[in-house]
Amino acid sequence: MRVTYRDSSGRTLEDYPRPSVAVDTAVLTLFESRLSVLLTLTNDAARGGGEEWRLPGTFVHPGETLGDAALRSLREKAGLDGIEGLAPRQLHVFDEPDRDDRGWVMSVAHYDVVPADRLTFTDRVLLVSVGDVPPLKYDHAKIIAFAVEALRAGYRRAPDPARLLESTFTMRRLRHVHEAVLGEQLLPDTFRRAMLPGLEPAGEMFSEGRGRPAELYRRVETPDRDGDRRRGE
Amino acid sequence: MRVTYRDSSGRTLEDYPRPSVAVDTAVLTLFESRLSVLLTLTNDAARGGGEEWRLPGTFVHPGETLGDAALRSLREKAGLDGIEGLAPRQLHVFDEPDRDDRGWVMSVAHYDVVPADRLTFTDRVLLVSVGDVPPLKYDHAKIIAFAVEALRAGYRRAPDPARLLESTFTMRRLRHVHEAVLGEQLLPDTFRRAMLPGLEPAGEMFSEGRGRPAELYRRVETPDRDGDRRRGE
DNA sequence: CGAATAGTGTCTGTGAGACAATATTTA
DNA sequence: TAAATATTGTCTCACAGACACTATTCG
Repeated sequence: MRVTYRDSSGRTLEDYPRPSVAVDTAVLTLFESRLSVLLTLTNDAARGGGEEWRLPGTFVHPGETLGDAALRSLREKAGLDGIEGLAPRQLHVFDEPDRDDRGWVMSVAHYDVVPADRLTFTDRVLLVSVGDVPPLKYDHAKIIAFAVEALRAGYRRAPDPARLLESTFTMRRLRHVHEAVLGEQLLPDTFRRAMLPGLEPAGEMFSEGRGRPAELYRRVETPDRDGDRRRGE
Repeated sequence: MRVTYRDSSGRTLEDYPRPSVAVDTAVLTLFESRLSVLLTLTNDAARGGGEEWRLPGTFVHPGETLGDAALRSLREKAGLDGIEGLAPRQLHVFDEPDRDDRGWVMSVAHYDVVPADRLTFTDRVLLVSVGDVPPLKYDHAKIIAFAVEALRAGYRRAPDPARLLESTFTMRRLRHVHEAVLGEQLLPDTFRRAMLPGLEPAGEMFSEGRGRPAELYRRVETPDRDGDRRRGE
């Protein structure tokens, strides 16, 4: 039998003031060769204010982890239904007591990465290049900056850590993905030599239009250094 | 006049279940040339259970930031009164719904670094080498591992980012601090050349016992890369 | 063949690691 | 002078950047 906890004053945890805890998630993807982020329309805007955009978010429910809540918000607010491999990662807790005029609300910022072809678009969802983000509610512009920096750190060290590509790919495709994520051009030969230690040949060739066919590669599985450090549990 | 927020169902934020939010802080220091962490005795132990240690922590109060709460817990639980320069940094939110048997409690892990000579010891406080931590409550062993890794990352890149040393110091003292933090020996000449770009000569010499006197150095202020990335606001 | 793409050879500069030499002080 | 510590010289190795060359395919 479970007994309700009481502290030395005989009070339970619920007798003390508690904040509301929200999660907000920057979903990054490649769209038209640009690193882009998914935004949703605020409810406020639906109620008559001007158009206002934000990251998908929600309040955490009892029995749910922050990651669960982030996934739920992506399903409910951003139409990311049935997408496998989503695993939102924590970035930072925004905790200024007066950051939300509805009351005491903390937000745990997350980010995740998903190939654009798995997204479905509605009129309440917008994909914009991270270099061209409109004014957003709350600290959401800051969250995007954190997410982009975390993602880029991974792509500077290893081939496609967020798995934007299929299981096999040519060096050219891999380079194009890295160029889009990093927002800069890369030298083919230098890039090749930097990435080879994290790749293994798939044993097949791939030809696309003119030119010599390219070898197909596969990521060498490195449970570590996968984008960025895993934070256990 | 401030109006209480009500959502589309006419409910306020307080009408929904909310978690208790705690902070727990790993205070790291150098003690007897070892990277050490400060532990406190649990209240449970005071009530008769066996001795049990934990990181200092507390619940967040209204109107307070997480950093404020962490500082308060260090004052109240660990006797770190009137220590300047404390600025706990967020590490991770531990959010498993059943991690605390008192109820729904999230913990935002923090860490901070402080020179050992500013600590005062009581019989409810213990300083142990991070390689020799006893079993702890909750996820606190994991928090220490995160904190140590974050600190070491800083010390691999820059001279004494946590400012364990006074404003000026010799290369030898700096190296000893880095060796203690990293837990490994460093070659004097290689270390010197790695750190010089982040230092400037203070213009004075320092002599200690035999041997040629050493130049005193000062950290070059680099608001960036200061231990680890600052997370705005 | 010429254009286009894939992949390799190789030169150069930079920097870490390591060892040795020089410099300056005290016992 | 010998020992101890500080500082610099320099050799080697590895690797990133850059450019040029070879290889393979299509039109």
